[in-house]
Amino acid sequence: MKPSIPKGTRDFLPQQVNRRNYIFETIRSVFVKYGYQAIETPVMENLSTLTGKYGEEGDRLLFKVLNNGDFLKKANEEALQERNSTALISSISKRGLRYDLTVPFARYVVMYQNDLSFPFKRYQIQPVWRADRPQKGRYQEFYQCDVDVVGSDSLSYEAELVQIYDEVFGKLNIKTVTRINNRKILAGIAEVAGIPEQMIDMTVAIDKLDKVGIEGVRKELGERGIGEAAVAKIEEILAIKELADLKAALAASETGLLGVEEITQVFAYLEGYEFKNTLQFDITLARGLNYYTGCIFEVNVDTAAHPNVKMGSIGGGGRYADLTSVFGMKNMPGVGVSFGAERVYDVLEELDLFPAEDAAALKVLLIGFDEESHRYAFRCLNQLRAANINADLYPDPVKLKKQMKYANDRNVPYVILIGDNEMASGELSLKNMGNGEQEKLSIAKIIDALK
RNA sequence: GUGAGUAUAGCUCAGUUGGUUAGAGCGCUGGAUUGUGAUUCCAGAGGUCGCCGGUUCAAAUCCGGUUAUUCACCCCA
Repeated sequence: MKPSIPKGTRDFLPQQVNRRNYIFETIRSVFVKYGYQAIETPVMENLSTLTGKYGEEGDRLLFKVLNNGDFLKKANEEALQERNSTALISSISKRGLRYDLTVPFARYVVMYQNDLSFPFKRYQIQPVWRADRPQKGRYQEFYQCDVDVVGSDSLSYEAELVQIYDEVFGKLNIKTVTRINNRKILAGIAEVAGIPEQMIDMTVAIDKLDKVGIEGVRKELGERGIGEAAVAKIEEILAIKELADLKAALAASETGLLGVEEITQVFAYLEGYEFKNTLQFDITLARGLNYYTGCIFEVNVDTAAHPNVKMGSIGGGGRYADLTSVFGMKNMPGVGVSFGAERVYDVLEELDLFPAEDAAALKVLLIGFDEESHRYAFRCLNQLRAANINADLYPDPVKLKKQMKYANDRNVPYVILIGDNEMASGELSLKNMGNGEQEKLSIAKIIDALK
């Protein structure tokens, strides 16, 4: 059979794993520094935990796990006869693959509320699955790196998360622009434009501003049933750049003013912080997820510094006033952000910013010429490993050329060649694969040299 | 869910208006070189041209269907 993997999934070569670990480690180290703790949740959740949390579109993209056993026996007869998949699902599937890390986290907080101290600061780096059509930079299996704090509505956390973004991308040497907005400001705009019920439609439309331009947004607003007068008002407010001007424009909306105040406070916390990257207020930032209620964030590669990089957002997040109430726990505000590790990988590759392969790789390969020297080499191997040197032995004393080629393919910096002469004298041939130089040294001296 | 492209050797791809035995580069195996890799030279192995059907004297090539995959839209990281 022809080997293959499911669509939207990927295998990783050793070098790719090293590079992905570099990204994860960089992110993790910053999370830990800011006082966040790791948690993990299962790849499968009960389907009831997941359904209805991501909207109609999200339900469609959920991977469902078929029940074990004779699942059709217990299937809903009516739905089965009518070939109604949607109605059938609950009777043949009770589990699904997690779609993101936030909803499982909400469930987790409710289940372990008595064991957690609030504010609870957690990070989580695990894969999630979506049955989306794959395309460039989008997969059906991908990692999310989430960092959230629940149990406090302090705006100092918004400021802290902005700093985490700044620090991580600073360490990765990617120049970024973090944009910040506030859902309350967007609600205020909808109020002032006289369409408070259509705020979601409005935000979905204006979220596309940088992609389709003001013309496209105007069109989409119209298509979503928003009247001309309201569209004109929305456009007028979107043109505002300064918070002070916005305050005046939203004077009629209590919610809108609150949003402006929140943003102002976040900036106040950040006064004096030395940014490595750019932070800017962007009134057009909307973000699709409906559960955000306060500040929202999105990070993009700074196209001024990296003009050739074409990539969507590489991070995003925001505040939610109430995520756990669907699981029966009220008054649990939170705020969190996520890093798009897969996209960060593509950006680092595009910019050639991955560090050189680290010393964790194989340091020396031993080569024996015949059966006897192969056994001798095996004993030398043990000494090297005992001295904590990453060492390996070619498994058979085959033709030297073949063994050398393997060493070359493995990118080993040194090889040790062992034949009759070496065994007689105890002086092994240590060859530097970089410059081809070779010298005879005792195993003790080799260990000193390679340490 | 909607639309477009692609499918030929292990990998990346050529393949003319349809015409004898389908090619290249890389990789692999052996040799030049029986104690030395990455460079060079020589030789060799390796293909049901995604699958099914149709048109034709003749199909990798044209047509229909199907599967896989890529890209874009919707949505999203």
